[in-house]
Amino acid sequence: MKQTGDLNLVKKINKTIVLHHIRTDSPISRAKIAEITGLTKATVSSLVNELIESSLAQEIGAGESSGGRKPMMLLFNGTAGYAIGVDLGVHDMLAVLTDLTGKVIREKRIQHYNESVEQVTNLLKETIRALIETAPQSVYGVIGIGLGVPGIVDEEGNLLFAPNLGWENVSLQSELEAEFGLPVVIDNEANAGAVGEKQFGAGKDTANLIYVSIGMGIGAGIIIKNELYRGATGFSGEIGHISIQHDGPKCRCGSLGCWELYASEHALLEQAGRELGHEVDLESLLTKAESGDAGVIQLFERLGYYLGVGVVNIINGYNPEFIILGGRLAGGEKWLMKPLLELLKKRSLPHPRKQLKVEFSELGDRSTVLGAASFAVTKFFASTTVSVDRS
Amino acid sequence: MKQTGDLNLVKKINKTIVLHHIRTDSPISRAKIAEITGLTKATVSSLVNELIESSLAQEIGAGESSGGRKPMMLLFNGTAGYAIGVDLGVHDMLAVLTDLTGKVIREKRIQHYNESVEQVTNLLKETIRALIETAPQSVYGVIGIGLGVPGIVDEEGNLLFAPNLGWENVSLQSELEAEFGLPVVIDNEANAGAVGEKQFGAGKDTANLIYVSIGMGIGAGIIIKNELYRGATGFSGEIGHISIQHDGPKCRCGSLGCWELYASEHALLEQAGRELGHEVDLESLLTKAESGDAGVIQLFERLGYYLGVGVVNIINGYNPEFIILGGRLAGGEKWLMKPLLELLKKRSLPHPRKQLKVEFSELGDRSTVLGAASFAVTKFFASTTVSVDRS
DNA sequence: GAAAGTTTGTAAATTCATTAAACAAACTTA
DNA sequence: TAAGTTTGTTTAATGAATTTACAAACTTTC
Repeated sequence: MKQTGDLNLVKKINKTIVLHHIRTDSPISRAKIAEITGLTKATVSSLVNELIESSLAQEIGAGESSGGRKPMMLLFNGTAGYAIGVDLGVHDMLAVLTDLTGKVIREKRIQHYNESVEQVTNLLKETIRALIETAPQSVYGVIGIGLGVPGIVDEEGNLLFAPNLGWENVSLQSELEAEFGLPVVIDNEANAGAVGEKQFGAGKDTANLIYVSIGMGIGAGIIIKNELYRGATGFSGEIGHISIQHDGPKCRCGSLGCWELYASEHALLEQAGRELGHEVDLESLLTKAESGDAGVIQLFERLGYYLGVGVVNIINGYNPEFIILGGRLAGGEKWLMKPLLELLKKRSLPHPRKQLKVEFSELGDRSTVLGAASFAVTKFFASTTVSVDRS
Repeated sequence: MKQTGDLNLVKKINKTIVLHHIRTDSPISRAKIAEITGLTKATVSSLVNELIESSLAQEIGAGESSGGRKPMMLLFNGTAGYAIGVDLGVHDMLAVLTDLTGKVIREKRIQHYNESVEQVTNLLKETIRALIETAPQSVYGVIGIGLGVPGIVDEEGNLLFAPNLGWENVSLQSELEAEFGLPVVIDNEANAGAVGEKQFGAGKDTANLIYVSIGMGIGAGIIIKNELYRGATGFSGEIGHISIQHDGPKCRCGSLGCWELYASEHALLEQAGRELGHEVDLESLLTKAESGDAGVIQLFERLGYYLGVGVVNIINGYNPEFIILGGRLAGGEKWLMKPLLELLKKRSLPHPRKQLKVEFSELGDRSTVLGAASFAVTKFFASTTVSVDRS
């Protein structure tokens, strides 16, 4: 109920709609946009010309005629600007430079040993600066920076709590904005991953999906009606701390029997270590399973079971159409999927389950970084063409 | 991305905003509305006059001057029309006639023995008809019917599945619309309850709340940013079937260890029956606890513990500001609340917990019926002044 | 190959809700 | 009583969309 309506709003709405179609349905003609949207040809023409003026759209020549004058086809100009996306991990960071369509232009992977907040943020700044410097010449230049982090972020972009990094109350957004003079968006890595999958991955055609990020812990990004749902106060999706055993072992969050104690990468490694009598890493477990080690395969299958237990809870609680499982554990898909699907079949309610798909990510470890870059692009368009949020 | 912008949209937006302020901040003057909204006095004046024309607002005389001409105070005209709300329970129904502000004009409580779908719907129709006939004369008459039902409802108002009623695939909405020629809205009783609490109960000032309805089963209505969240396909909130013990007893939903097996009214009665050696009802248990029966009190405390387990899951998964516990179990608040709060304190994550409140409903068994009536009112306004939904 | 019909995109005139500016009425304060 | 304030209306201007008309560029048909 904040935003009132005026002519400016109308124009922004329509311009956003027109741009949206040029971005997603291209190549497309003015006439076709008019037909799809219900706007008149005159209106579309005027808005398209403004978009061309501002370099966001371009004409690429005549298309096929269907019995009359040939249409002039329009394309979104993805190279009018560039965005930075970063996936800040516990021991590494993945950073990309993308164009406005999300196409990766350059990519950097850096290891770090998580020495101190200052050292890591310095490394982060260096990485970002290096990418900015490689950006091609363009109308708008680098338009912003998006960041996915393994922790809880508030609406002002402060990283409130990142247990696995050991960080607390870091004003990352304002620090980066001051450093680069660019708009910065920061969000939880699972949220960024969900957006990445929605925009570029298996979730492209789904309005409601949940991305479950399985790493040291378990997090989830929830997309409802094509929009990221952030919960009440901006930090939601701590789904790893839903208890699946009310009197189970104690979790560092204070609760007992949390899902991530059973179904995370960390849980797998710990269990494997106990059974094998020595420390192991995920890669060696995958190799062993591949070579037919029955004990290790059983470990994966057990993990698949526990993954399923939590996924059933998600289904019953959130009722999504599509669940995408991401994180490095995706490598064990072969052994995880069967027990997981069996459990779902047995345990989830019939009605919500009907149209549900469960898959492992096809973007691999890039969902988060792509989602992060897409945050920056979205913010850029919001500031120029803007669809105003109403409630 | 469906709705395009035009002058009509602008007017609808602004008219809705103006009406909103007249509904919530009344008595209020035109000048004050202009000041709050940022609209010009001319615009507000014009819109207010149209609202008066259509009987939704009225002038009630001059207010206090603050150093100039006295303002003409405006009031929402709650008696321009009336709405019907019904809470269809398993063995009873509660139906009300309210005015457009939600004030209850008349109320009917009917027992039924759930004989057959036809018999119960006939009783439902009779009850509604009786209430419609008692509606006072008004400009718009009875503007619609809202219904809360103990089951899963799709977007077309079909009751897909109501285990405790034993109903399946009943086209209630179309049947009632045909019968009365009025708009009908049907939703899950927990969703209706959540809206009721949000509009008229303890949740009035909270944008994000969850209403947990504890009855034979457990359901939840989720309100995010002042709007009901219905999940992907329209039926969410089956939160009673989130498992709190992955290898627990089998639930009729197919899963194991569902929350409602531990924390529902049904669970309490069953447990009590086992321990006491004979069947009991909730009233007698409350009486016994009141008179100091240690065994029964312990039963309630144990239930409080299990309620807490599920509430922690809700907190970690949805991150609401306010959790309202409703249903007949509210009578045991005295013994339930302490173990519940203790558990929350121990087990929920520090960040989400910060600004959280947990309370029992103050509307008692009326949250659902009031929410249902409010559905009808909302639909009425959506069809006349309409704030257009965009995505 | 000419005539007829289609499709695309632009141009001109019209519509209409908002804004801005001016103002009259009603009231308080000095 | 005069000066200043506040309220709410009136009038003119703004600007984005629509409607209608039309020219240009095609395809189809005879």
